[in-house]
Amino acid sequence: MEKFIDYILLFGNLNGQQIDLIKSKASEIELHKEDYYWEAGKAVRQIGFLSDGVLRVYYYNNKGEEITRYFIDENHLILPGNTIDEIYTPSEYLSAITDCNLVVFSRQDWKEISDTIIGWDNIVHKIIAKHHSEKMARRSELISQDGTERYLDFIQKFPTLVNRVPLTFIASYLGITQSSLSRIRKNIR
Amino acid sequence: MEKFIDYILLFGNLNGQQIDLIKSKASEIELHKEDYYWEAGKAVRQIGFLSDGVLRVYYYNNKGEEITRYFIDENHLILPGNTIDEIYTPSEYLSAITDCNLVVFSRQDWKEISDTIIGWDNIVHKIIAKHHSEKMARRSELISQDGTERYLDFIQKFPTLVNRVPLTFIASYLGITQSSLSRIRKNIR
DNA sequence: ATCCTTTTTTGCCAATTGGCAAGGGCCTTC
DNA sequence: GAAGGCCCTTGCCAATTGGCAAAAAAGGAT
Repeated sequence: MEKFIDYILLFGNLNGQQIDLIKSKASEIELHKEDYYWEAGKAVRQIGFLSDGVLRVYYYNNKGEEITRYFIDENHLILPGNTIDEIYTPSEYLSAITDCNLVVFSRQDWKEISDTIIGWDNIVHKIIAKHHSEKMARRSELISQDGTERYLDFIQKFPTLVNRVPLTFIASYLGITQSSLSRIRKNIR
Repeated sequence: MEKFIDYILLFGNLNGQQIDLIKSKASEIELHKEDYYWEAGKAVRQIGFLSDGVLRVYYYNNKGEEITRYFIDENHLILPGNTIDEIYTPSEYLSAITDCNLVVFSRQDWKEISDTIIGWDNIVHKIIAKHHSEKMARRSELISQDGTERYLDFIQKFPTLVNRVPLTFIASYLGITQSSLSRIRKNIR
C-alpha cells in the first residue's frame, strides 16, 4: 500500500487527508502464479496497482499461438481501457507469472477519488502518458533487430525480469521461438 | 482547416464561438516531399494536425540504419511529448513522404484554447488515448509474424498507404529488408 | 524522345531462424 | 529414491531472410 502512495506522489503532491481518502478506498489482493487478472472477453471492474510480482499480457494470434505482448512488473498502474468512464472488455489475457500483490479500486471508488481530489486526473494522465511512451519505445526497437540483439536489449532493459520469467514467455515477447532463444543464450555465454 | 474542425468534433462538442476561437489561432502550412517536420534534437514549438499527406517517423539505430517507426496519414494530430507544458525535444525525425498540408498552433495559442474552452483538455486526452492504443496494437502484432504476414497485415491496415509510400520505408517499418519485401510481393502475386 | 535519377526486382550465396523431437536437469510428490 | 512434470537445451534439416551487386522498371526533366 505504501508503495502505491509513494508511486502516486512521484507524479504530484497530495496532503495527508487526500492520502487517507485514497487508502480508505483501496483494498489489497493477492494473485498466485498463473491466476488471471484479466481474461479476454470479461469486463474489467477495477483499477489496480501492482505492488509486487510480475504479470504478463498476452493474446492468441490467428494461428492459435499464444503471443506475449508485454510484461508488467512492480510499481505499475493497470488501467482498463482508454477512459475510466466506459466499461472495458479486454481482448487479451493478463495473468500472474509470479505470485503478486495488488492494490485495487472499484471503478466507483476511483471515480470518487477523481471527483474529490483536485489534480488527481492530472496525476493519472501523467502516469498514462509515461506508460504509453515506455511501451512504444520498447516495442519499436525490437522490430529492426535480430534475435540476439533483441535478447541483449531485453536483459538490459529488464534485468530484474530475466531470471523471474520463463524462457517461453521471453521468446514469445521477442518474437522468436524458445529454441532459438535458447541457442542465442548459448552463443552469448 | 475544416478537416481539423471535423476531426475535433468527433471527440466532443463545440459551439460556433469556440470553433471561431480555434480557427483564429490556427495557421496552415505546407511541407514538400522530404521536408522535415521535426528533427531529432531540435525543440518542437508547435502542435500540428496533418490534414493532407503522409509523414513518417524514424530514427537511427546503433548501426546507423534508418528505422521507420511509423507513418502518420491524414487526419492525425501531432502532439509533441507527453504534456503540453514542457518543451519537447524529439529523439527522432519526422519528415514528409508526400507533399503535406498541416494546421498548426503555437504552444502559446494551444494553451489559450485549452484555458478558454472547457472540455478541450478532455477532447485532447481522448485523441491521445486513441492514438496510443492504435499505435500499440499495430506494433505488437508485427513481432510474432514473418515477413509475408507482416506485409499482408500492412496492406490490410493501411490500404491507402501502400501505393504512396516507397518500398524501403515500408520494409523498414516491417523490420525486413527492401529486397526481402520485394520477393515477398512477388510471391503474393 | 532521350537522358538521368530513383525505385524496385533479381540472382547468388551465407547466415539466421523455425519445426520437430529427443534428451538433460531440476524440483516436487509420493 | 523413484516417478513424473516442467523447463531448458540440442541436433538435424528445411525454410526464411540478409548482404551485396547488377539489372530492370518507372518517373522526371530537358
